[in-house]
Amino acid sequence: MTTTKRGRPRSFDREAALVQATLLFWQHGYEGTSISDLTAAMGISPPSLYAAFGDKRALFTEVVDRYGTTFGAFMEDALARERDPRAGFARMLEEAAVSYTDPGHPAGCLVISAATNYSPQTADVEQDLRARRTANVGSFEARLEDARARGALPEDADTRALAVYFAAVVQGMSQQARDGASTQELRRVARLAMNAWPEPPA
Amino acid sequence: MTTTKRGRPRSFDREAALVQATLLFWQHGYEGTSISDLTAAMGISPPSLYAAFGDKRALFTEVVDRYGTTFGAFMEDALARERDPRAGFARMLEEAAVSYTDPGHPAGCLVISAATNYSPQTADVEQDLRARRTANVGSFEARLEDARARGALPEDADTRALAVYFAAVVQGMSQQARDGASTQELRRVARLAMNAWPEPPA
DNA sequence: CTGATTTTACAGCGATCGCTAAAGAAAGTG
DNA sequence: CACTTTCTTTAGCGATCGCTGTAAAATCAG
Repeated sequence: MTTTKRGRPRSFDREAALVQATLLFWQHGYEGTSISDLTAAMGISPPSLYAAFGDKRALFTEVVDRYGTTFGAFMEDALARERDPRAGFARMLEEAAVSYTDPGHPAGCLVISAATNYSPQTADVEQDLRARRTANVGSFEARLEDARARGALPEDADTRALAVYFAAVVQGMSQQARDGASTQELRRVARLAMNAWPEPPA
Repeated sequence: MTTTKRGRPRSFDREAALVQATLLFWQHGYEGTSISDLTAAMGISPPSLYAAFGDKRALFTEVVDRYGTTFGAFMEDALARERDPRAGFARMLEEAAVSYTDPGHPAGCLVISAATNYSPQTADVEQDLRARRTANVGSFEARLEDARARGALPEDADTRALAVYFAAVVQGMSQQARDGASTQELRRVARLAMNAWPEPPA
């Protein structure tokens, strides 16, 4: 069943096509990327796209999911791999500065910028990305709560405010990157941002 | 010439129509707002809109210009009216927290969020708002340079990095507001953000 | 009043949107 | 070979996009 290969084989590389779709959505957003743009970049015709990926919405979801496990994976990785919570957030911001300005792909973060302007009929796409960002804030807060429980943050530290703050800084860095900020500028922003981290309870 | 009033008078309030257009563009962005949406909210027909405002692009420009002198005026006001530069930036962030979550209008900042996803044919609109944001960063930097010259910042303060940092924080706060953050949360973010301000040269 | 001027509502332009029916082309199966 | 399955291309669907031609309606000047 799973490996039966009957019928005419697909004549294009599905993964390569997905990468092209990712680059387009990343740069121009969901509504700013048309099926015509996608098929041109993928080198296929509309029916092939629909047969391989469903519809535009399903393709976008697949793109975003793949983005989270590749380009966007540095976030949770940085928080998880650094033992010291403060070092984890610092590393996350540093890596954001590098990733958001990588000339190998569009600037900024796809999840942050790909669906900010929603017309009524694409409100669900906007809501999807919003949920991912909200989950990210929650992830920050959980990590900060964990840090406090382990004594890496003062007992009275405002973990909720810190979580929203770090999310805002990351989103702001993404926007700045799209507006043309350099890697160096964003690295310095990342270091400035870490001044908000409270002193440990001594 | 200027006050000649010949012909049929306009049957709608141009200012009120402009406010309606502002609210729509603010919430749904440039591309997410159609002429049909606009005429419905304004209570007029397409020819009336085109006669009064030119085309969609001109209407949007007028909306953004008006936004800058009303809703968005708190930024330069805060920097200009506080004598102490640090107090000026702190006040700007505090007022952003309030304005971006004001239930009387859409969340966040129109200049920041109304044209982030640009399809090729609207790249000029995107570029227009981008220029306004870049000018804002430059304004921050000028104010910081002024602060350093007057001894309110250390001689070795990185004014460029601070300017990009504050711009990123403001943009992040706008995004967080659109994602549902509360006024209180953003106020606490504003206070945390001020920790990046360098100590005065003693 | 008549005539000139401007705005109005109605209808629809060409272009593009996301998407798909139809039929031919390329593979495996017998 | 014939048959089934799947992908391909061609062509175009209905809907919406920004925008406008046309003519009636409403005000002015004389």
